Amino acid sequence: MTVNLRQLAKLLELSPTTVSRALAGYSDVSTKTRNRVRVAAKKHNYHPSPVAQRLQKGKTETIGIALSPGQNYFKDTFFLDLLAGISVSLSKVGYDLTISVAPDSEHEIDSLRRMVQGKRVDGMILTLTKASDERISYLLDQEFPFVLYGRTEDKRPHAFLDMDGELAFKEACTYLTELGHQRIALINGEPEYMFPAFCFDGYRNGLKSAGLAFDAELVKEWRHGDAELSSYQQTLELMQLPEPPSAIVFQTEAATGILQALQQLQLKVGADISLIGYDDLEIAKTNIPPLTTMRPQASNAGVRLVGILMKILNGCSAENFQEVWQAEMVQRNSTCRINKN
Amino acid sequence: MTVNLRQLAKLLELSPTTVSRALAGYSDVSTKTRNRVRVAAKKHNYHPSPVAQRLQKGKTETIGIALSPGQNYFKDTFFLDLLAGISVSLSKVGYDLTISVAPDSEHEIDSLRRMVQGKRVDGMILTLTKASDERISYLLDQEFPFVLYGRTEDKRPHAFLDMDGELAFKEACTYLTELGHQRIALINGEPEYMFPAFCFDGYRNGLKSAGLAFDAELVKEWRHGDAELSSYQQTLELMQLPEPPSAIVFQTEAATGILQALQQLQLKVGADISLIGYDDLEIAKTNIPPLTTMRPQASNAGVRLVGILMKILNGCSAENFQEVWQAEMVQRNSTCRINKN
DNA sequence: ATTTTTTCCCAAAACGTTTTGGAAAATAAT
DNA sequence: ATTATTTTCCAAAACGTTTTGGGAAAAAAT
Repeated sequence: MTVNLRQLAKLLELSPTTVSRALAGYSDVSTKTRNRVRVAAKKHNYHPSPVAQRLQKGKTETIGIALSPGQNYFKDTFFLDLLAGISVSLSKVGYDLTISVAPDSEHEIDSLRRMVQGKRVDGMILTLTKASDERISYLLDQEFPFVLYGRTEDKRPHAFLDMDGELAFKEACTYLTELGHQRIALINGEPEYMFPAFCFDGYRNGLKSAGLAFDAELVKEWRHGDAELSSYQQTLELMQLPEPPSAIVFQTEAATGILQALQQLQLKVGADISLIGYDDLEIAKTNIPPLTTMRPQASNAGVRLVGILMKILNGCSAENFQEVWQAEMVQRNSTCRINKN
Repeated sequence: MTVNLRQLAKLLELSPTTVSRALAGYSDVSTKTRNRVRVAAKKHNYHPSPVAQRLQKGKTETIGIALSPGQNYFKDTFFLDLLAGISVSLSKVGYDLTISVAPDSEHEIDSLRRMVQGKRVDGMILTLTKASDERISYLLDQEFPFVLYGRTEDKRPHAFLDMDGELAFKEACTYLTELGHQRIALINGEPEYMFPAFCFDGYRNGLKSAGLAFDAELVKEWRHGDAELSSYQQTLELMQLPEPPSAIVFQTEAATGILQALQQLQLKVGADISLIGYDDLEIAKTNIPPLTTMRPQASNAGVRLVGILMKILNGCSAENFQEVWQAEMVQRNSTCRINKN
């Protein structure tokens, strides 16, 4: 059924070379035959075999993402918006996206290795980066093209795009202090990951520049993949302190747990307690009251990641692409001036 | 750096043929040289190029999933568990998974065509099937191997694995009637999709076999991608009826909206109103009170889908694989005997 | 009427495997 | 010592492209 180059060439009484070059638009084939070839190609529904092209060109026109299911990547709808941005913009440049989910985090590096040394992909996108991340050092060692969504401590030149978590949490704290809040709690992710570490810094700086003392009692950390339950318990603990917080900042991922704890304690969000989440997930928009959040541009980021990776694959050097984007604050009804009793 | 077959053969002073066959474990190479080859392959870190293998074998050892972002696939954590099951079990058999997200649902068929006629994948997995689904008729026309997660109305032989939504909703209704409920509402997905249609049937049959009349007022449908907001409004509408329901059955995807509406109305879940959701999503477990649900086995289903597809790729005929799995009821605290006033 | 240039086309090699169809060498049977 | 059989290996073809390095014909310049 499907016709290949040789067969098409025979039909046209031309050489495969000429047909190939005609379709590729080279100028050394006359416009007349070029058109003839194009018409015939369309008529016979000819499409060059991607596999054969890959072998010949030495490029797979495929990029990869390696995931670990234990990390609950998929519960984070931000990541999924990101994935949509990546996939759509990849298909626009004719690339495929292959995703590999490692059975567990120990095998994460194996599945990366499989992609890289099997030359199954031309480049990789990595997310959920750690401060010290063996995947990143592996890719750097191999000089394999990649771009990070997030940052890492490895100082060798590499490309990344990250949100400014530090600034976001600083701004959130500043905003809250301007509303009069003095006791602001942080419910954070694991500091092993890069992003929560930045969030913590921002939180601390925000308090500091408002002249507030740092109180370790007001900082909680949940473990990855356990945001919901931990944050529920941690919120209860926070509110049982002798001097409970009047505001909480957190990653919106953990919102459900926090909201449930507050509900159980009969505390009114946006009145008794103020909340600011990072990531403008669905729940933030639909919760009653809707939550004030810091909003990153997820699918834009996906598009940009692909843009960066394409440039790197075209020979641009990776250290030219190190971008930190700002999240914008979306003010809704979960924040209010402090209620002086 | 990376050594290829020819180079490895030269190092061993053997022909590429022999090296290839040694590595593949053929018996027409002596155990002695087979071992010699294996040692050398390990030593020089030789891995056959997947691309070259694909060209030669005519198989890509890749399977594909085509998605449409507008459909909010990714908000459904069930689908994501499914994806994890698929990916992990695919990697066990050495296959890659490529996912393509179409820019919108009009282009869904294009991205499918791209995979199929480009021979980018050996088989496809389709989800979110419609009663009349052009993707499915395309694949059947092309005689391209695929397996559905879900069902469709096309009668031509094909493989599918689906959950028995009809039975699940029937059981849910039966259970509720046994608890004394007489007014049971259904908040459903769009009946254009196959699954909600089955759910509706089950709901209707469940009422019927309990001797309850069907009341169209008690059935609501939200649009795909809008579960949260619609179900919120629809719950409010339901409860404002002259005779409001004492129980609601629904897809857990819509739980957030329903719960918020009930909370706003100051109705106690598990006391004033009973809820049963289909899909045991995170929210069902962590909500207070935790929700009674019908639980399908997501990642098992993913594993099985891959198993089925592999058999089809090995020549088994697709009509042998038509499976409908039961969901199990998980009783928690969102259901109670009806409160007679 | 030559020579030079331009236009248009193509044969062959290459990408890295696997499979096919023997052939040589070693072993067994006569 | 032959012949038959088994063991072990390999050359060549094939998978479907693109690129390289010309070469013949046509057009332009002399």
